[in-house]
Amino acid sequence: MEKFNEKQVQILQVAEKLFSEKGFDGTSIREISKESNVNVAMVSYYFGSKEKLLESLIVYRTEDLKDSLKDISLEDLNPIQKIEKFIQLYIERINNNRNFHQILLFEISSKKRAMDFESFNDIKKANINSLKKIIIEGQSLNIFKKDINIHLIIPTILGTYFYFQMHKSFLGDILQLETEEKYNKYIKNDLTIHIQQTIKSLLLYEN
Amino acid sequence: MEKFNEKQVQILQVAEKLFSEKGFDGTSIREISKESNVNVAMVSYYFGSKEKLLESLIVYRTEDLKDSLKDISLEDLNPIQKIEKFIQLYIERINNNRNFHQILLFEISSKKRAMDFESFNDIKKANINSLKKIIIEGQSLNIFKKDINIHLIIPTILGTYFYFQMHKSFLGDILQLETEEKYNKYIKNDLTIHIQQTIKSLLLYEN
DNA sequence: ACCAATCAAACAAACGTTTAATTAAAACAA
DNA sequence: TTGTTTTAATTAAACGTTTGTTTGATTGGT
Repeated sequence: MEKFNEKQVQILQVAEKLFSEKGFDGTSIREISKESNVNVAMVSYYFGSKEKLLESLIVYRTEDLKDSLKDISLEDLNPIQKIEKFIQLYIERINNNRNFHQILLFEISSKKRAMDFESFNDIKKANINSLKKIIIEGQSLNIFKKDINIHLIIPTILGTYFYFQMHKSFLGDILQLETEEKYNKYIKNDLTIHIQQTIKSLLLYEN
Repeated sequence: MEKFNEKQVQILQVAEKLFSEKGFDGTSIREISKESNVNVAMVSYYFGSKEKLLESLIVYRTEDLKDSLKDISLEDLNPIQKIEKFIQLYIERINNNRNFHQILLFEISSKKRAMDFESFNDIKKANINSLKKIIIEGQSLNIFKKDINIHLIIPTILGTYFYFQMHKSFLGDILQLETEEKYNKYIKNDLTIHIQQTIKSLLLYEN
């Protein structure tokens, strides 16, 4: 589905970067147009308004994420392996779209604009269901504990990730992650393992 | 020790509320002055500029938080109880200043303004040290695991809390927390217990 | 009479958006 | 192919608001 042309995508990508760095209200259309080498009027011409540009960005990025996490529950893995894979894929995917999710996080908790996150909530609910299936399977095999509040599992998984991202400079400092590369490697390895370990500890009877 | 008079505090409190709801750039001085029943010029008169108002807010709130978490490591509790208390106090304190911490979270991860978070990083480091002491004690008693990355414990504790806060409407919906009171009770009880349980599972050999 | 507090008004700058003119591209007719 | 017409893309300039801030006059307590 090719909804946005080349120039539109160019604008959307620059807008995404600037919105994530400075916030929606902290970014001007003139900044966006300048950095994407386009006349100021083009944003209104293509998207109608600044707010509709943000809506278009959400549509644009939601297209990518629509196919929810591949249903791991059907794969030939034991529940522990499924949990590990679920977390790894989930973190990886959000990390690949970190700028967009940073914007979303702000907009979701903001009272400034009333945006529509319906399609996004659907994706989230699908992911919760995917996780729920895995946990129920593990419980029926007497591997996982019975008294699990599944709705607090995902806040722990994603919360740990987002907190880490948002305190990049502080944590990168005390963990001595001098380069961008080292930082990303840390997320892919150490942080992901930490989150997997945390959730497994919480679910398993013993470890 | 900077002192703020009655009117200044009034402005600071309104600013805090609005900044947390709409962001710094999404809030105008006229909104602040209107809601705090003072003339527009008073903000510049008292604080110098909008940005200095934010700096004053940080100073004002940091005064409260300066005395870091009461050193739990000295109390007559076993390491498990100390961890539980540490988490409970930490969450409680941040929850009591949730609006301010919401602002901080955005400013820390923003490239818009270069603010000074030195005094804040000091508080964070003091809290990390407090936690470190407890963990080391638990390890020396062979209750806690040895391979713990302490710098990822706090991201899990606070990340879970912040994620929960920022997805208030989504989670409040599926958890059926219709009123503000139910929501706050859930944080004080269920969420705090979940985080305690999570960290204990991670630290303990068995549970 | 002094000084801080308060106010309406004015200020320039920046904002999102629109206009109207121009250029480039595509479609069409010969 | 040609030249002509239509449509889309691009531009500089201007628009009306809102922004943060300053001014200068006025108040009110000491």
